[in-house]
Amino acid sequence: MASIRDVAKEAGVSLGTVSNAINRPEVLAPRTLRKVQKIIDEMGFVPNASARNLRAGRNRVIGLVVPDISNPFFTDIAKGVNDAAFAAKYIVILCNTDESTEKESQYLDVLSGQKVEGILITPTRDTNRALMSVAEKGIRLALVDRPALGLQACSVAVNDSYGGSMALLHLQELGHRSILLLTGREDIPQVADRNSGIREALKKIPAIDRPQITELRLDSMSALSAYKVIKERIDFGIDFTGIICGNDLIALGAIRAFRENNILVPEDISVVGYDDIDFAQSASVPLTSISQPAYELGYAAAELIISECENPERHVHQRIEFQPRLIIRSSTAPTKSHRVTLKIS
Amino acid sequence: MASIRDVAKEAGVSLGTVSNAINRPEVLAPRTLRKVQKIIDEMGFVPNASARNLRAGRNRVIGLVVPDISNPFFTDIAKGVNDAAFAAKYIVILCNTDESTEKESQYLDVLSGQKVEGILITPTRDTNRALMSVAEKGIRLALVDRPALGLQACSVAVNDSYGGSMALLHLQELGHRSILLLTGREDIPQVADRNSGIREALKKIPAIDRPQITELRLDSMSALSAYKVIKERIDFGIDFTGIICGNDLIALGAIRAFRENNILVPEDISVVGYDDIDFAQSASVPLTSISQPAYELGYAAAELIISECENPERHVHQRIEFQPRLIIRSSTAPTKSHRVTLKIS
DNA sequence: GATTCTCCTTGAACCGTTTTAAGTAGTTGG
DNA sequence: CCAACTACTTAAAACGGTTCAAGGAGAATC
Repeated sequence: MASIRDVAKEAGVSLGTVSNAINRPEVLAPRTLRKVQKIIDEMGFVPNASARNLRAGRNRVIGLVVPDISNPFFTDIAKGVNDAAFAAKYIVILCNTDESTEKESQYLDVLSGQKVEGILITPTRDTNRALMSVAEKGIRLALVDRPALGLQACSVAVNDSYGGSMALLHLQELGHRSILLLTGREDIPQVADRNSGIREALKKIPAIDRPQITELRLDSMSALSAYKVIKERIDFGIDFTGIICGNDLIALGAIRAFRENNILVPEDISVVGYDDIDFAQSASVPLTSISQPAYELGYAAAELIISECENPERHVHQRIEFQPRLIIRSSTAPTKSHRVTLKIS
Repeated sequence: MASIRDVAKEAGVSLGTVSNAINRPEVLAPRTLRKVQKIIDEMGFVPNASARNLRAGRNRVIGLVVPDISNPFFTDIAKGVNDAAFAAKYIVILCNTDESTEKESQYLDVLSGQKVEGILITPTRDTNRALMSVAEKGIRLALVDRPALGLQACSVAVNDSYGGSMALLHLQELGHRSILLLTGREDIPQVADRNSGIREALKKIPAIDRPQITELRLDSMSALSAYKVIKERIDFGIDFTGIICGNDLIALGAIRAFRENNILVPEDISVVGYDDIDFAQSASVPLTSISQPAYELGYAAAELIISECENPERHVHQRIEFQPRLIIRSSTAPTKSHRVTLKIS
């Protein structure tokens, strides 16, 4: 593959001149510039990014680390990131951690080896030593869907606590008094925040109208995992009239399990999702959900980190917070006497 | 940030020894190795991938170019690619082209500048000069969801022609005689192949039972685009009892438009999707669809290109073909007298 | 004690760029 | 005709690793 030397030889100029033709065309005599560009085109020369990066210490690469790219919420984030990056001539290395802290750490190491200019991450857990060490190494970081707790970093988040409280109040107003929280592990930051929002909202409700909350944690925030858990536990134990799910996939999985057991949503049980993914509206029971602007989240985060890369000295870390919205569809309804019984260990 | 020289100085060895500690630990005396590794850990040293790549000519990076990452079909492919890459210690640069040939070309240029070891691509159109020129530059290529026509490359594909014919025969057997093909642009290879499969299947059907086919092309293979087109054209023109869609998103968008106009699926019109994305089963009307093993497609493609990277001389290009399957759910049913009328220009 | 081996370690070249100081024409002014 | 500019162009030094020929220190052999 052609190098800058080959081009220089072919064009009869020095290697520095070719470099100038590429990076600072204005310093060259128009004739020289034309001549060099012609040869570049003819030879199909593309500068070697590694060499360039090595020398210049910049590479216009950012890393994106997400827990589950199959989840449309993160897909939309990824799309926003990609679009913002493309507009600024950056490229994105996609890292999917499958909600595993170990994979997350490994990817962080790889990214720091790649000397990416910045990392966009939705951490799986609140604390991750690898993340800290990346921050210490001085790699620019931006947190997506998460405020930057204690880290020197920008963050783009959605008010999870408010989102949780909206979901709860919605069901409470519909008359639900026994509600299941079907979420992920408590050490997932978003889960913890929404739960605390729910608890705070609970406190403000007069005791007599206050719903009973039970929590059930899934290992993985996927449709399949929710489906299995509901299937296993249906028909035993405590009664519920409403469920608040950690995300829409969980809601979809739960609804599928209910349907297979002839439990009707929302007649027998109301279900609230989270994220308002595109499919929420096309679902068998169009989902009531808490909408988060995923694409915008990703786009904003990428813009933030890119602006930091372009202008490190003038940059000040900022925290952007979006507000979630409650989207009411058909999966929630006023409660009736029907209750769904699940076995809770 | 620490370099290999800093580590060498700190450990009191030469720079070559540190390099050996990283890349060929077996040549070092155990004591030296331990000493160096200790310093490496202490300093949090991570080798600079650019420098390494520049010298070694390898970087364990592959590019993935897809038309629409929001489409779960491609998300699943991306996940398969990522998993295979991670297992082989490769990383993936994600490029989303929004079905634009121009973006595709730009990304291909960027990737060749990055000197990625291989590119996995689902080309948006059949011919793309940029793709040809990448191939000429000797960058390893693998085609995903597409056979390698004329290109020196591996390919992983699904038998689209067979998929198309299955969709057609399914509707034909249900008694449908007036069918709409709601697809993307004809220059999208998959679209063309499925159409040709449909035409071949048609020929084999006795004239008396042969359905009438009308084709309607969408600019973009998205739910929104399908929704809009159906909304616009509903109630005018030709009658249909069945629709074969270019993918599940299109099917979902169409169904939504129908529902808003009180047209029932499958009672008034049968709809066949394509891809069998996860949501197809949870959709308002669970979708009959042609299932493609997207994750496996991506995984296989990545394995193929990685094996080529690891063993260029022993590699022979291969073509893997998966077979699609017809998944029958509730969006198709035997035809009745009802017909849906759409205006076709 | 000298010689040969073995096992490690070292030094230097090189990968393909960017960058900057220095060099070379050609032009202008005195 | 020389000096002082101006406008380009060039040569060489990085950047941070990998690799390999060559060197050095013990151990084993005679």
